[in-house]
Amino acid sequence: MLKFAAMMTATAPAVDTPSETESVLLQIRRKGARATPARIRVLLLLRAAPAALTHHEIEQALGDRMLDRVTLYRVLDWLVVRGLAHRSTDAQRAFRFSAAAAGEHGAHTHFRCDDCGRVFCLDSAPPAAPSLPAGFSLSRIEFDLRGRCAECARG
Amino acid sequence: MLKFAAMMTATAPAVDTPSETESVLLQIRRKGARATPARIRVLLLLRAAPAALTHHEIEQALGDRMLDRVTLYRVLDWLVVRGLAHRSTDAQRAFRFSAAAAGEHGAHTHFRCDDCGRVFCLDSAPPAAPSLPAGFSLSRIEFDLRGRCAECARG
DNA sequence: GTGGCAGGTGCAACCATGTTGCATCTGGAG
DNA sequence: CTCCAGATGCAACATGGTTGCACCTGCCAC
Repeated sequence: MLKFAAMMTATAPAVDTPSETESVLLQIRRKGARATPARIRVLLLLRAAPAALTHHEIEQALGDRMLDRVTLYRVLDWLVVRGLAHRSTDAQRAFRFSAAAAGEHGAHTHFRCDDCGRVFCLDSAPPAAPSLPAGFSLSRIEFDLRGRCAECARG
Repeated sequence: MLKFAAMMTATAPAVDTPSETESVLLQIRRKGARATPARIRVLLLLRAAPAALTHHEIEQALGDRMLDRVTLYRVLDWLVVRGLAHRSTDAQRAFRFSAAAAGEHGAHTHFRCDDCGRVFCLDSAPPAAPSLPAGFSLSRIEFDLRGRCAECARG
């Protein structure tokens, strides 16, 4: 599959404009935590990414000056716990991370490519939930479309 | 979480009535493969299960006379490839397996319990897909509801 | 500014889940 | 009953994620 570095330069050449960095820094501080380079860089990456990324893709994208594997996991965990990022599992049973939208979307429509495994967030809202068996309580809805993304279909 | 052995006795005391066994045996033979005890036992289990099971839960349910770990993986793979079972990944990034319905459902509504991780197949059909970005092709739709199952909500 | 320390980072070892290679065994066709 | 393609079991490996612990550093108080 396409390296994320390539995706980034193709779709978002300026990842850390001052305003973006500042916004991210504030977002982190507001959670009452230290704004470390690791958190800032990772969150900037996620916000600039066109799709949910795996741990590995993030490592790639950080290039040189790579974070420790474990630190990256911990940063991602932290982001998820604080609600700044979302985590889901892909078909290859690996976690994928994406930045949480400012407003936040309780429900979600995704497209997952069966070929490259990437996950794309679609705009359209999923439909209302059907009725559940007795005793079940609903907290979230996920609407997943599967198939091939434009890139893999072309190749 | 609830052990599958308990689930089974609670909900389906007679797992392998002659007719069920025969039906399963036929299903396997029709795929042009050998009807081995491993395949028969696993498929019977899946058909009797009220929810999608992990590899581990299936091992538990087989109790004594347990299959080799690898054999179980291979049996499950085989069932999936032949279309007799479905495979999905749960929130704990493990695979879950369920018997394919006789008629087969191309699209699917699931309920996943955030507590115990179990997956329940709901009857209601998911809604139609929204429009996709250019170049994307759709092969399957998954409608996932998250929350707590009746059992975990009660506990 | 600068000191101190809660909180963040890096390293090494570990765990869970799934896969591969290969020798041995067996269902079922003939 | 015999035979062998196909199924099984074992051991080793791969991948993705987690834990424990010593060391480092933002950032607040001063």
